[in-house]
Amino acid sequence: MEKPLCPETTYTDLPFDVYARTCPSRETLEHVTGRWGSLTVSALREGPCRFNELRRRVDGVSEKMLSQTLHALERDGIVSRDAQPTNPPRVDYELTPLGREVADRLLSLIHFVEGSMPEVLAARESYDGSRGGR
Amino acid sequence: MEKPLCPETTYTDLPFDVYARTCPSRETLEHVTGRWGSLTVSALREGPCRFNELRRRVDGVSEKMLSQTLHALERDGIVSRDAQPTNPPRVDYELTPLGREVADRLLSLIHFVEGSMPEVLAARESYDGSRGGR
DNA sequence: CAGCATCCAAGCGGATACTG
DNA sequence: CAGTATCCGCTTGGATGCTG
Repeated sequence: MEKPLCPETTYTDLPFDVYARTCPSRETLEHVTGRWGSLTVSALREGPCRFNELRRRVDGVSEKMLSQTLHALERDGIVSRDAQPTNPPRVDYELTPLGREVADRLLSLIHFVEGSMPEVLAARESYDGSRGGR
Repeated sequence: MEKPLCPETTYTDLPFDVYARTCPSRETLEHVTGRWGSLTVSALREGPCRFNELRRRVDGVSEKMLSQTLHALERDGIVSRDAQPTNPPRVDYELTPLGREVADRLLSLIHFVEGSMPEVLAARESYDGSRGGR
């Protein structure tokens, strides 16, 4: 590792172009791995889904966050949006081919972590135990 | 997908046991994919590393955040800590076998996203272009 | 149904100062 | 060197109300 890893700038006030020259992939990575991003991408890996159905699949997400998450993912080319101008409106979201590849790698990580929970929980007990009440 | 995906509780005030029954892997996943977690795990995939060296490798991380991140990862059994009681103190951090497996899957995702940046950037231009200045 | 706009509490995360 | 403790601004993200 020659050059240091770099952080993203979601919380900084760097102009976007400065940031983009620095570490452009961080932002997309965060959209995907973020709190709601990972759940949304996972849910969409099951197939296309409408907005409110997605809200139900991604338990606990607020309208605002789901909307925000979907916009970010759509902008990054991970998710595509198909809006029918009917009444009532119907909008379907689905993963793009790129999104599907991202989802597969993400799910591989998620499933591995889920499968490792017994080890993780054991590690936690050991960690917490070896220092009384911390 | 039968049961809905569930969110974690880093930002909520649920008692831990309530959360644990709900979706225990979320927390660990966030430690790994989080802002500094992913960079820290990536850096450690290169080999063992001391605290301040890690700070340099993970560019932009504050002492507080690195410390916090390492504690969380250590508690989850992703990272191991080896402290020599010398003077000056020397502490080496390294990935556990579990951590290495997690890191490989995480890096697979990261590298894929990085390699896809041209497509992502193109998608962004297209998205931004199709709606004037947004 | 599918969203946007606004308000506001909570806690993330940086800066600083201090310890062993 | 390897951290911990404290302060505090700013972002995150939930709740509410409104639109087409």
